Amino acid sequence: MPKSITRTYSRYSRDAAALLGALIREARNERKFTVQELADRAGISRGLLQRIEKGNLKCEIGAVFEVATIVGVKLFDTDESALTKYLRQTKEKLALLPKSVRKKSKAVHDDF
Amino acid sequence: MPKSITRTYSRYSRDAAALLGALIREARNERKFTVQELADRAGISRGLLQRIEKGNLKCEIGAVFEVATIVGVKLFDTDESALTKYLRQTKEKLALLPKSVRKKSKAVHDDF
DNA sequence: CTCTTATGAGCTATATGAAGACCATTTTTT
DNA sequence: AAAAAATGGTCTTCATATAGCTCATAAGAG
Repeated sequence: MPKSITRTYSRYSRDAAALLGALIREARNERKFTVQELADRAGISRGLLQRIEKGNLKCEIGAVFEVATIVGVKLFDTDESALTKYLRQTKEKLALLPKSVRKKSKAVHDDF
Repeated sequence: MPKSITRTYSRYSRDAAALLGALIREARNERKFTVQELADRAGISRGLLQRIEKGNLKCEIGAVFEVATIVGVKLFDTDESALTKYLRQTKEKLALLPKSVRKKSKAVHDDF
């Protein structure tokens, strides 16, 4: 990323990532996987998995989701079929909405 | 990412990211935010937000969580207090577990 | 219709996330 | 006790995700 961006994260985001990491670690221990084994299964490095388990926010979401999936940590509290179904519904719903958000151009002042 | 890693993602991971992106877009439209506005609030670029909404798996999880938080998409279907509470419990639980996973050294072969 | 603006896609430069080493510590096995 | 394995750091190298533009299209407002 150019221009050296220093990101700030909300407490909620940090907690969510920390929780997800803790759940992954818990599930990994329950399944008797070592860090190395799980990393291998997920196709990532050991170091990355350790960062994920610590709740590091600067990891790619695909790696995190993949690890979570392997050890059985459910995202969205739904199983796969329900997830797919809900995904389709959501996309259909979006297709019906206006394609772009348009601000009331003049003097509506819904900022109060 | 050195050595040109080509990651493969499970269907569940792809669906989860796609759903999260769709939920974000839906919430953004409901709150009448333009892509640019939400990106500015989250401190990310417009292009990154567009990729997040499309469910791109190669975004950093911090950016995705931050955007989700801003528009009110709840991760883990719990509110902030419940999240924090559960996080503490999970960490306490982990502290009680063995610090390392140890394979039965000989011929257990629970790999199947 | 015209005008305005949001969106989507493509491009480049660069900051940085990830891999793959290494080593120290901790934990479990023998 | 020793040995072996898992974990958790640090460091360097490098592929790439990101920011920050463009431009084209789409779509709402007047």
